[in-house]
Amino acid sequence: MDKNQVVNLMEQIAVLLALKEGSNTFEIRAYENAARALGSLDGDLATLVREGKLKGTPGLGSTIIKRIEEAFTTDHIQFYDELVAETPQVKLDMSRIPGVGPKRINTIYQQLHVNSLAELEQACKDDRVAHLPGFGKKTQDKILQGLSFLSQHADRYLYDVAEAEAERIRQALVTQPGVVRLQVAGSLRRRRETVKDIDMVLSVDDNAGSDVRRAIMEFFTSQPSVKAITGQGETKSSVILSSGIAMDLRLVGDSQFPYTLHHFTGSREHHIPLRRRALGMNMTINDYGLFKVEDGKETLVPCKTEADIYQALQLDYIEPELREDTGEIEAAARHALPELVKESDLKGVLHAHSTWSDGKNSIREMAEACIAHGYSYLGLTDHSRAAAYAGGLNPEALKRQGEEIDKLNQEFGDRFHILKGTECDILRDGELDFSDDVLASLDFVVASIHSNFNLSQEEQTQRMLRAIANPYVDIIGHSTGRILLGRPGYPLDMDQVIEAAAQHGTCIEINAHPSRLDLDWRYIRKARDKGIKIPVDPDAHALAGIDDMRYGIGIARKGWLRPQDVLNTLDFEALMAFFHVKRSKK
DNA sequence: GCCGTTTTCGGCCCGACTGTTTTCAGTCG
Repeated sequence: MDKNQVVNLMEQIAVLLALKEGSNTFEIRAYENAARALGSLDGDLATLVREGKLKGTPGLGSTIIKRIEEAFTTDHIQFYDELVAETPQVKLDMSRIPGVGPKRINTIYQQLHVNSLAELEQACKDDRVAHLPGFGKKTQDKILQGLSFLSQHADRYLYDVAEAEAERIRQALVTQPGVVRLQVAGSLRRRRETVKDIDMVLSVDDNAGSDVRRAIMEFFTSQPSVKAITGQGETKSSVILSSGIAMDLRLVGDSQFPYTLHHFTGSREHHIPLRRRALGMNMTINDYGLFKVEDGKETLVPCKTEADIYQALQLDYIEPELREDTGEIEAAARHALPELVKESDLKGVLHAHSTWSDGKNSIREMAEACIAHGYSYLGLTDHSRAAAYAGGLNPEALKRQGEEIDKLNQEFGDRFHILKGTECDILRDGELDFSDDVLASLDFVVASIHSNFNLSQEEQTQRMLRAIANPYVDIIGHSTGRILLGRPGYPLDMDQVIEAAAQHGTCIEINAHPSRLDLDWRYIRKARDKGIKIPVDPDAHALAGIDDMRYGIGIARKGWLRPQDVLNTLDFEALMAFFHVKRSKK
């Protein structure tokens, strides 16, 4: 069993414990903490166990270390198996209903003996749920609503979908009289690849009256994209938007804005150690303020911005993307946070398609769109012949494409450069779809897996390692092949992949398509720390695809990347030199 | 279940909202 599988088991144990009657909430938290602590340790599980690295890691005590070692040696955790055996599936299903937590799940299960969500729905319709202790008509209706919502939507949304919805609402709200500050918060602000809901924080003048606040909330809940109102008050309103995403708007006086924004930006995992730090400095944080505690009395520490809050805690400002409790607080205390890459640092585009394969636009159109975006080069990478479904090119077609590129380059002169490239299929055995001499005729090569997703992890990893070791492969495309909310990636030992890429000087891209965002940000920092250059690539199949670069930048920032870590922040000459150096090592 | 430069026991981040009650439990972020 590898580390990720154990991390997964720890998370599962936390969920199962929460559904067990009479379990200790702090025990649940202990397993959640352990999952994150283990996940952020470097190295594979065998090494960690062998070298005794687990002991002394904060969050891993003697019991949990025993369980991790048990998983390593016997390939299962008996405690987990027992929990699974005693937890009815319907309890797990119910935990996905909004507003229904462990306590209510247990009440429903004990008293109504339902065995499926369908039976729960029937119980609601029979008016049996409303008569349970602590329940009522409204709770029952809410459960019914939740069940219907669950059946219609997966419970998460892609970043770009949520961002577009949020932006529409933001632009409307910002025009309203009385609005002082307005900002997206939550996981959307932290640029998570998928989000569950949208949080927004709005401030009005501290002296603004009830009428102003009510008018803003009224305006919000009457927006055309609001499909249903699930709550409306002067400080908080909740709605369901037309796409199905839930959205909360919080309204505060402007002096409270930074504290509230910070609170609702999260993450919960970031806040826990931050609050512990505050307590250690005789301060306490909540969504209304940062308070100095002296002789049992609380005095507000005045902050105009989030940066002031961090400063009061003797920390450098922590960008929202980094607030995931992966070491950002310690780094902020040491003044060691990275200066994060920005979209404006990007000099060019490195993975794009044209009508030569499955793109919608010609090379010229793609190039001109890049120029319009302010980029100075385009690395064109149409598919190779094995990708027949995508109109992949054979060596002959690739040569003719090169001639067209030569002509365009002559026309553009120094103003813009098109690189000859390919997105070459990695075949089943790890061999590339083009021979070395064909690859050598190109400026650079992206290699990707597009077939045989169902190999074993061992086979898939070996296949990838072989491609990484090919001296003509400059960049691995969408390395895990995942489609967010669509399909998981093929099984791959990413630690080995990163190790090999570092050894061979092969880049691993961040595929910026909002359905991919692959490499995952959780691995990016590891890759960076091994010295791997990471291009942010749009994998554009049409002009509009070039805009996706900004999603990739969001993920790059989440992965702690600085401008110098991102390959396509290099200018054209430096980029060509980089590719040249790699090949000359052959 | 984890943790400790006051502690090896008794804490563990904190407050709002909702719906249920009539002072509070459950859920959420």
